[in-house]
Amino acid sequence: MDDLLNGDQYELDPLERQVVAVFVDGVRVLGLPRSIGEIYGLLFISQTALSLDDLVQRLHISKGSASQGLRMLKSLGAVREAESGTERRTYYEPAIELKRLAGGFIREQIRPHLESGKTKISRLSETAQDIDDPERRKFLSERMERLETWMRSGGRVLPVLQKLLGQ
Amino acid sequence: MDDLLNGDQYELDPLERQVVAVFVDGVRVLGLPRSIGEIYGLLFISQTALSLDDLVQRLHISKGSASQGLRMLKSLGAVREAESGTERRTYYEPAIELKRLAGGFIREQIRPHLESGKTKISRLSETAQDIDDPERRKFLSERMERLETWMRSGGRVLPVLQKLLGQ
DNA sequence: GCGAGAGTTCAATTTAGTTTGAACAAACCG
DNA sequence: CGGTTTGTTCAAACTAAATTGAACTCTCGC
Repeated sequence: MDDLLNGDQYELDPLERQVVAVFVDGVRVLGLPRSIGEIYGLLFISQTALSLDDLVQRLHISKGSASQGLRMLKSLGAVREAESGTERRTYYEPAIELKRLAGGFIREQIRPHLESGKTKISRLSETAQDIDDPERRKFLSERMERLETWMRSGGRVLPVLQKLLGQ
Repeated sequence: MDDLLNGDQYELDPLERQVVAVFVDGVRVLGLPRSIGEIYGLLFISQTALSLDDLVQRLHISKGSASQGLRMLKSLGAVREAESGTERRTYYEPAIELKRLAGGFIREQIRPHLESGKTKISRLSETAQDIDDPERRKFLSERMERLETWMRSGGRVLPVLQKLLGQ
């Protein structure tokens, strides 16, 4: 596992470990992979911006994971590249405004599902019109209408959510 | 796979299959297992209440899955037992009010995480007070305060969400 | 142009979480 | 009671998804 004689600067200290654990837990609720939580968590408690290599070494994850994790976090707007002056290597820092985080999550993870759901449902709705048995047809129409109402509610709620989180 | 000569009443027709697929997809977004989506989806488009055995036969899932799935759906308030008159076997029907569904999900899946998160964070917050380096301590205090603010926002948003979905 | 460093990609592996199914319990009934 | 039907439990098997790491590309400095 860990080096027997280390004392190097790379191990996480207990506090860092716990904070990372909180974020790992947090992102699991959102259905995101563990590594995302680890990376964001470490950036969140780091006073300085960190490079991909820092993440690899301190979290003991592979370069592949770190690269993919950072890509997703960037797409969520949860991390940004820091001004690295003359350095070639890029350093990352976390976005810590809840508004931004929630906005990114909604945009990237929720909206797309909501949209594709709407589409599938309206297709189904049409298909349901072609059912022969009138009673069955009526029932299905009602249910499809219900589904469409759900989707509309979802669409209406998201902006409110964003507004509430962005104070 | 399927029986070659079947024509029995148990296979899902194409419309049913598609509706089930929509729900399978829907619950995955929520981080719930596929079988939950299958079961709820089938109940949602069924005109009559269904028994555990109906679900097993029509969805080709095991009794174990059906039993566990129904348990979770009941705990979420997403299905209820139908009045089954003199029958021994119990039949299930879906709750279709979005308010109820969202409420159950929030109560069972979100609140517990939020609560445990709050607890862990306030413990961390205390630990952070004991850091020796004053600059580090200040930084950590700020970040912990930030986390606590997030949690408070979360707590404030949920009731609003429920209210918005319940009309 | 060449070598070294930084980062990406993706097939193979590992892991976490779901599903299965056989054994069990509980309720009913002759 | 003994048998049948209904539903639950849980260890083992399976599967989907995350992670790894080796091969690759790109860019920079010399």
